[in-house]
Amino acid sequence: MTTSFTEMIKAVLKKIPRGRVATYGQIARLAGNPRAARQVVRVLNSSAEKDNLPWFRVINSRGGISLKRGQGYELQKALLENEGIVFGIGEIVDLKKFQWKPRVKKAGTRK
DNA sequence: AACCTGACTTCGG
DNA sequence: TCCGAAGCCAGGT
Repeated sequence: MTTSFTEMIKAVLKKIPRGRVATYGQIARLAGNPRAARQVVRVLNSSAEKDNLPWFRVINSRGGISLKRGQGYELQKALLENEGIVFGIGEIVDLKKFQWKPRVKKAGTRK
């Protein structure tokens, strides 16, 4: 099939549930290439608006917003807080609590 | 086809 | 724990 990496990334992005966040690396991993974090950025820049992707739910590995002040930082933070995400000391999100943990489809995952 | 770029991540000091 | 350097990758020029 013609499933490009970009398509995979978009698909993953669309799955991030409201009230949760995901890291660039995590998305890349879920899309099939653990080291393609930078490609995630590319996709967001090129198709976020166009494809209604929840770009604001994507943050860096430290749990912080990568955008700069005056360049979307404020907006992203506001959107996340609006969904219940909490920013603690250092404007950092507690990934332990808010990171999206998708169910991996594999035998034994049943509960 | 080579070179550049980026909302990253990891590693070493 | 903090900071800088190096590594990485695919799409655009």
